[in-house]
Amino acid sequence: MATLKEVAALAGVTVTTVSRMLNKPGMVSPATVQRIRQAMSDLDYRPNELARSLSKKTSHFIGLIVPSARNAFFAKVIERAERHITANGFKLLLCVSNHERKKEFDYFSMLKAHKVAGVIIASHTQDLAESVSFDAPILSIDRVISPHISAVCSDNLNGGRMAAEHLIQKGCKRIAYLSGGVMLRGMNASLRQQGYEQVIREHGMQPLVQLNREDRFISMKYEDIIATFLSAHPDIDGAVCSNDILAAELIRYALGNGISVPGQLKVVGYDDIDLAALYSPSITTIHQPVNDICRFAVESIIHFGSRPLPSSTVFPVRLVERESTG
Amino acid sequence: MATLKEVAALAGVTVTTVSRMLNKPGMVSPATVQRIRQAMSDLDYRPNELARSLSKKTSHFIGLIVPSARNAFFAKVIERAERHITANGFKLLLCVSNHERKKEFDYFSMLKAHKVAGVIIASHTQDLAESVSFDAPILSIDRVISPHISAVCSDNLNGGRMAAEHLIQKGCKRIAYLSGGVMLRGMNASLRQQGYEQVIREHGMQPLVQLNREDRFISMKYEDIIATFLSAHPDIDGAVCSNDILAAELIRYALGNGISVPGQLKVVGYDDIDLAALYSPSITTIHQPVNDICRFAVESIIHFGSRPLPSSTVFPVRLVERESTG
DNA sequence: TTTGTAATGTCAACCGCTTGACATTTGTAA
DNA sequence: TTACAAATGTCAAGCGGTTGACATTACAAA
Repeated sequence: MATLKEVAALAGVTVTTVSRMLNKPGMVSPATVQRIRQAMSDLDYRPNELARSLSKKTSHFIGLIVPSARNAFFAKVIERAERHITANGFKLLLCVSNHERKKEFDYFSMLKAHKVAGVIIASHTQDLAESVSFDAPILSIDRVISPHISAVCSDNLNGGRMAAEHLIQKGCKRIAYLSGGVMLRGMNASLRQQGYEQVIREHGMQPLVQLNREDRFISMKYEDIIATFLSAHPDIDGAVCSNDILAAELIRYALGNGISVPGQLKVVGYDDIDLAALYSPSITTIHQPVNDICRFAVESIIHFGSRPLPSSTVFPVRLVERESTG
Repeated sequence: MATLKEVAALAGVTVTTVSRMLNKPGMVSPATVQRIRQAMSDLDYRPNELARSLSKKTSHFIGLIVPSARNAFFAKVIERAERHITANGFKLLLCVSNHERKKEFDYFSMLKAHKVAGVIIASHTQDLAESVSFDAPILSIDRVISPHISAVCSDNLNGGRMAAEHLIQKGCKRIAYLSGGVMLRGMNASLRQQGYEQVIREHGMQPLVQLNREDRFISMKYEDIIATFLSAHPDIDGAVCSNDILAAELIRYALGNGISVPGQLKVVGYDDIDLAALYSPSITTIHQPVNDICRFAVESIIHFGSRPLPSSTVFPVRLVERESTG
């Protein structure tokens, strides 16, 4: 591959001029720019990004750490983050932590070694913040992991409220809250639960909560818990689930056991992943503004330095009504 | 961040020695290695990967180009690829092309500028091969895009055959094939169709195929096509779908229109994405060996140079029987 | 003509690490 | 002792671009 030097030689200018054209817009005359452009295309030149980054001491990489790439919610996060990263001329370095703390640390170290412009973390390690020194900005999405790390989330409290209110409005008398994993979602998902509890209490009812120790991202893992829970509480006619997969599992279990949905049991999911619309019956859910969250996180990193990082940013959610609460 | 030089100074050796320790295992005495290790950890040192790659003229990046990150099949590809890439000390540079040819080209150019060790492409541009010059290996997964590009696929012909055979064995008399997009899957998905047709003909039946111009990755997009097709062919009692989402849509439509599944209509999907097990009824499908494919692709890149690249590699598929054909 | 300014050129150091060539030191086997 | 090998050191160029400091050139305005 051609180098800057060769381009300069072919265009009859010096490397300095070529470099200036690349880095200081407006400093080089249009005529010269034209000549250099020609030389570049003749040689099929692309600046070596490694050299460039080395020299500038910062790359155009943005690291994204997610616990899973396969889970639909995070897949959406990846999709959106990639879109905004690329749209701004940056590149995505994807890291899948699988919830392993060690992996998260290793990824951080790796990202540091690559002089990334910033990192977006959608994984959960609480103590990461304290132990990692990083000159680049770190953004946490969907959960608050440290007072020192800027968080960008959706309005979980309200999401929980909306879900519960919707079920009440639909006539449910006994509404449960099923969570797919307290540990994982950390402080934020518990806000959803709080929202649910607030509303239930405001209507003079008793909250009924079933928490699972850890999130089981992939399908078919909640079945046993659901079975136990439903048989212990046969009077439930409404359920708020902390994610859509859990909701789907619940519906699946109900249908398989002679409980009609939404007839006897109405279900609200959370996240609004593609599955929610596709399921039969389609699932009413709380739509997370993944796109807004990702755009904000990416742009915060890109404009870091000229703009301060807010310690936390919250985007609104909305309820999408579908068949499961019809 | 500390540099090699500082580490060397602290350890009382020269940069050459430190570099040797890093790059030529066994060349430095254990005692010295120990001293250097100590210095490194004292300084919290991590070699600057950019400098390293620049010097070596190759990075440890592997580019992965997928059309979508959100589609469950590709999400699985991403997950598996990432796993094998990281397990080997490489890093994933994720590129989402959204089926846009220009983006694919741009990504290639970008990857080249980063001196990636290789690229795995799960996207479809046929002419990419001819127009891109690349010194690093390129692996195409799940489709053959050029005789010059090594392809690693699953046994699509057999997959199509197995699906059709399964339905016949279950007693279906009129079996259709629904495809989610000819263009996209290219030569390989049409192999699935061929497999289906072979089996149908071998049993003295007539193939009935419904193709869609383009893949609609995200849910809820096939509905109109399905409606038209099913009402034009009310006698269908079995369907082979070219992907699980299409299968889910079909089931959803059938259930919503008084057609029982699997009672009146048996459905086989393709890919075995998580959704297949989660759906109600769960979906019988052809399991794609995504893990094997990804592992092979990644290792081919990593060992490129010492091992030749096969022009094509095919892994077997298997049928996973679930409720939709019960 | 003088002067100012925009456009380039010249030179060279620097980013942090790698590596080849060759010299030196030290321990060990002959 | 001698000699060889292993372990390090020394030196310096190179990877490809960036950038600051200054010098030069050319053209336009005063």
